[in-house]
Amino acid sequence: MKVATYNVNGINARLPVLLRWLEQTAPDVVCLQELKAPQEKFPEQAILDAGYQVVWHGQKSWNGVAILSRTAEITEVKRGLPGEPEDSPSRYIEAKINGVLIGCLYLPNGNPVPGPKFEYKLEWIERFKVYTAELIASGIPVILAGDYNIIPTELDAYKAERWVEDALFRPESREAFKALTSQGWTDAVRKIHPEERIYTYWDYFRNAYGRDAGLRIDHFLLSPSIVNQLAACGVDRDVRGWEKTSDHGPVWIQLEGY
DNA sequence: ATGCCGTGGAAACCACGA
Repeated sequence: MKVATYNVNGINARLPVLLRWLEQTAPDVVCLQELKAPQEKFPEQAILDAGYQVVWHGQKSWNGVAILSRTAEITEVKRGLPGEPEDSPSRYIEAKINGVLIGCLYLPNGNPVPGPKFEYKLEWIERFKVYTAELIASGIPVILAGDYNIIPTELDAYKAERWVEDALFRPESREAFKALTSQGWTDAVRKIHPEERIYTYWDYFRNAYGRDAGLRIDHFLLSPSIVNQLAACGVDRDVRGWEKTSDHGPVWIQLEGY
């Protein structure tokens, strides 16, 4: 089973690129973030026509997450994190596919620091950590995929020294990512490529993609009950070079035995 | 070192992203 995550930066603006990538790479499961579309403006028919079942959690203007499944039936489990108010931004959706629980998240950016947005990021992370501890304790196979808006280490940023005051690289954010791995989650890309420079995001500005001035902020965390099935991973970075593309590239993992 | 670009939505600019 091949599982991908892709921050599309606007599902409707990105539809041609998304459909082309789906056709070329045919992932079995896809987690999408930053739909930037209300529930009723999600391009459901185009996704169905591409051969995918889909569940989504939309929102007017901002945020929004979706999970697509090509081969296996998809069953939505929840939308939003436990303990979140009903009208919270659409940043989490979860579904069961092929016996695996797939959590798709869009963690708050948190800039500028300090300020209410950074406070919100830290609050969101705390709620997330309480829930991820429950997931680990449950013992079921879980994949938490999405845009974490966290640069885990200096290896994950072009010129990390420029990011020390940024919400993506602040000690609180990095420690939160460490705390998740301490719970038992495994950073899939780092398990396979412990020391490589791998980026998943390149700014639209300053020819960042051309200079490979990127960040690694889109991640897969795997529960102990599925981590041994991890066989391969990668970033479809050529997609970042396409016309009318997102500032993120799709990231994927391959799991054996599913 | 910086929203210089991209998107959506409202309004002919602004909020937001990372």
